[in-house]
Amino acid sequence: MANIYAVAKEAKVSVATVSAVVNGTAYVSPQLKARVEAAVHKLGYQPNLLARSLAKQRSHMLGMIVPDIANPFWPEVVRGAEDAAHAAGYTLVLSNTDDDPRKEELYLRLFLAKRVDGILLAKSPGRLSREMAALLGVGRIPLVKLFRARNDLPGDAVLLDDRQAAFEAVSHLVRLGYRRIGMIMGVKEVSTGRRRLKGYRDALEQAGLPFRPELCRPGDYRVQSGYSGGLDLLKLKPDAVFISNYLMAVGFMQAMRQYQIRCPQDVAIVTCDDHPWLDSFAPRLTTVNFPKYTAGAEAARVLVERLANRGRAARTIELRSSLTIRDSCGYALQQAAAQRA
Amino acid sequence: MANIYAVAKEAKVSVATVSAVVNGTAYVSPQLKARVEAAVHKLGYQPNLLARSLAKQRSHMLGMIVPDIANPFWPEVVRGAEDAAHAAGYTLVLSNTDDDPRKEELYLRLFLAKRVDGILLAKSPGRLSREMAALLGVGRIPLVKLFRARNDLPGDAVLLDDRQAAFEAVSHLVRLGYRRIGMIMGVKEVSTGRRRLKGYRDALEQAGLPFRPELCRPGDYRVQSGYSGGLDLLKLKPDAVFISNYLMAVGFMQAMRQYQIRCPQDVAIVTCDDHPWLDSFAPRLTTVNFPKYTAGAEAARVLVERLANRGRAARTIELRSSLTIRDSCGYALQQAAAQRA
DNA sequence: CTGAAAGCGCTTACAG
DNA sequence: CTGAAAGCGCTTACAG
Repeated sequence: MANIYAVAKEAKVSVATVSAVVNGTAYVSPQLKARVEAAVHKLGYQPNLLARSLAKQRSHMLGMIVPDIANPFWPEVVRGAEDAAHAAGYTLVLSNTDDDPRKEELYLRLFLAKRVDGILLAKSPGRLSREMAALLGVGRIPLVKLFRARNDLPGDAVLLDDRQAAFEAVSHLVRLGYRRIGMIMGVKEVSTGRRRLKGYRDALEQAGLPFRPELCRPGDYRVQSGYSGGLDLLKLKPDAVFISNYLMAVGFMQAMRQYQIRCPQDVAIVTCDDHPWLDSFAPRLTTVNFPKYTAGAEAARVLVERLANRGRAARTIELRSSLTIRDSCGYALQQAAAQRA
Repeated sequence: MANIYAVAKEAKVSVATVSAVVNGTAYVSPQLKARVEAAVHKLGYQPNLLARSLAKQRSHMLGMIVPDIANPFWPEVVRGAEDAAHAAGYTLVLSNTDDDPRKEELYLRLFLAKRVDGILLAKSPGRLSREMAALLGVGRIPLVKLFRARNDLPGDAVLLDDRQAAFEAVSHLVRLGYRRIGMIMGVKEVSTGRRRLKGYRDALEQAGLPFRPELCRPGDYRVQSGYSGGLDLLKLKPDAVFISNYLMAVGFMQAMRQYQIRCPQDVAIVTCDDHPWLDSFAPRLTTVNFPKYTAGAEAARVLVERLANRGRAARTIELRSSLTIRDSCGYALQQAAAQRA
């Protein structure tokens, strides 16, 4: 592929002039400009971004770390981040950690080696190794925390209103008259999981309901944990359950199916994460709807702004969720009953 | 961040020696090696991959183009590709085209400028511009076609058995006794769409059933087209429908809901794409299950092999689908009826 | 076995 | 306004 020297030769100018017209970075007389443009076109010249990055010491790449793109929570987040990144002239490089700190470490190291300009991090459980923390600090590479906040990680953050979301979900169940409300928890080692648990407890407390630890089952945001948690929890006869994400709800439904327990007639459910297809299948899930696309886009924007202005104080943005009421909470059922009465 | 010169200075050797030990590319005496390693550790040296790529003329990046990562068909494909790419020492850069040829052109150009070593392409409708075709040809940059094949695009391909998949799905419906079978088609300008339509027609023909064009509604793999197609199609009273992907099935279900038509009692459905959550919600969808993760991984592997061996003749790999029978096709219903009889 | 030096393809002060 | 040259951080023949 033609390089800048070939273009300069063809146009009979210096490479500085070619660079100036290609980047519009300095005035070039119309005649020279025309000659350069003709040469660029003739040779099909595409500036080598690798070389440019090396020279400018900016790669215009952003690294993004998520647990698993195949978990349907993440694609929209990633899409939002990608659109915003591209709009700002950045390319996004994605990695999946499966919430494994070793993979995370590996990919962070790779990002550093590739000299990404900044990082979007949905942190896996646990703290960074001292070494990685030092590397990140030394390079002064901006990092924005995505959903999963940590006090030991400095910098900007865009979060969900996890506590509030869980609080509203559970309060909704309380309002519908359920008294024995269980929970399939999120990853406890991570802020989203802890905050959702807090919301659950706060809602119970406000309703004057006791907190029963045995009704709270651990989960890891995957199908299997929702299933096994459901198998255990359902034996304890809850009348409603709040589930921390969609995939665990899927597993929980498998458990209900196995026990031949109906939703919402026997056990009501409210879930986190909304999806376009939830309206089309029964039971139609009542959910707490997080603005996923917006969150990803916002995170990328915050990172890009940070790149432009390193001095500014760190920001934390918290995005609001909204309750989408459908059938699985039993609301429609109660309405129908009221109607008949 | 420390560079190779700083390390060389610290270890009192030349940069060639540092390079040799960092890359294990030549024998270095134990003493020098130890000194270099100590210096690397002390300075926290991370080789700059940008510079390495420039020097070696290989970026170790793979570009991947998909329509939309937020369409649940793609995340698993991407995850497969990413895992395989990383395993082979490559980094994947992803772009979403929304099946818009202009975005596709834009991103391809970006990939070329970034000097990716190869491209995984789920082609948007239509042919490449002459210019892009020339660029791709000139750079001799390997490209593997993902699912969407085109004769005017040379190179390796990994495909789904679209025709066979559709054939089996529709034959299954025929076997269950349906005679007025409709279809929500995929994107016709793309091979997957055409091949699935072919499978549908072949199945009808083999069953001696007439092909009725009015029962085939266009679709674009998005929810909305399944919905509006469903609204139209259902007026024609089909007894069963084959739908080309999951998102359109979601839209189709919305249309059924609106008309208060039940599935499978009134209209049976078989769909393309399986998902982990389909077991948990009603109607439980009977689907043609494509090996998505494997397909992505396979495509990345084919591309990496091509990079290692440019001479070899182009390969086309076709992956087999399998029918997953659940409730939406009415099979269970018929079984129950037979039981009673 | 080890090092000096050229080259990868850009950008950018600095002269003129 | 334009160009010669150094620099970004690597790799890799080529001497010795």
